Amino acid sequence: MPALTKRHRDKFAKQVLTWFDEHGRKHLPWQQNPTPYRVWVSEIMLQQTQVATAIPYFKRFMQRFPNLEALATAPIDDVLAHWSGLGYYARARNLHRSAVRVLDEHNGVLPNTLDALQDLPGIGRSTAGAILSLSGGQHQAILDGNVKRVLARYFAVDGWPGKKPVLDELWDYSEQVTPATHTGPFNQAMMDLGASICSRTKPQCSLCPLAKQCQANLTSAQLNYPGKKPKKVIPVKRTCMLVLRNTQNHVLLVQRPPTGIWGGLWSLPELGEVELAQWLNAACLNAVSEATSIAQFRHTFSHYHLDIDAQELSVKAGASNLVLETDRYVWYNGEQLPGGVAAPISKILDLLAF
DNA sequence: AACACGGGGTG
DNA sequence: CACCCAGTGTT
Repeated sequence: MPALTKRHRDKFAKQVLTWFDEHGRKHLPWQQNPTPYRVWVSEIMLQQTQVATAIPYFKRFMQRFPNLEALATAPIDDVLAHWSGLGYYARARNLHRSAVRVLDEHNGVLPNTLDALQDLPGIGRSTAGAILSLSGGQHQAILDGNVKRVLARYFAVDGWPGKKPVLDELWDYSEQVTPATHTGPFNQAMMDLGASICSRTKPQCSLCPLAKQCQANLTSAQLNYPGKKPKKVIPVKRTCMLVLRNTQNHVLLVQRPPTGIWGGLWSLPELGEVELAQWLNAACLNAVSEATSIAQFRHTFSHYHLDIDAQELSVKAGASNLVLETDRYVWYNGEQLPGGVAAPISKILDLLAF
């Protein structure tokens, strides 16, 4: 892998830092009082989420869980409730698990080494580097999607970063250009640059401090970098979700298993392979109205489409209680949700009157 | 409808 | 290591 001269590395950092002084973002919520805990939570939220989306979530999260101990001692349902709508709920479960471990194993203080941080679930190399550099100014490189794009273009790194050799090369460049001083602002600047100027489809190279040395810009090949992920056709699945109303007009919610899709979140009961009548019978419920379809829409995951048909009907409890574990079921009154809900469920619940 | 995003888990 | 998994917003 090419080694850059010290002069080149210094120039790169200086150009980025000068740009940051004038144009970088310095008023994001987690940049005010950037403690390791706050930076950690923000980095996890930002892992698959744009800054604008994450901001209101971050504010609510910090109100409810102002420090690591508050997070570690909170029930997971509470944490998931504050994550509802953000997606990738494993992030919230890992955040909570990590907080418990830090309280347990590190006296409630986040470790300040790359290795110890990476040992915690949900924290990889880039997130660990971000926490240490943004909160404490440690000399640590990062490589999130924005930085990957900037570096892949600047150095004309071919290939999809999902491939190990490509990723290794990008990490090597990131380490080379990351300065030992002002590391936090530099890393923030690289992310800002990638998010704003060096955007995926409409890079504004005329505004970029690195344009004159950027290999992609110099050859007008910006859109060739970074290399694209090989695409696959994804299957379509379908499901029927039930909006079951009891005599008080409350709606039955069920809690999903802790892992897999929407793990630990509250959802509507789904008709699997069985008929409605059979399903109701198994749950000891009697239909007292016809089922009416109240919504049909497609929800897309990374690996399949889910066509959802929501059917509403009124029911009366039969002789015995629900056959399934009672604490995984709740009749929802339209006010306080029992925990987290995924976006499509929230969408259906929003249609209902209570 | 296609695409992007960081990390965990599995074989 | 290579591959699959996971949710939502943007384009």
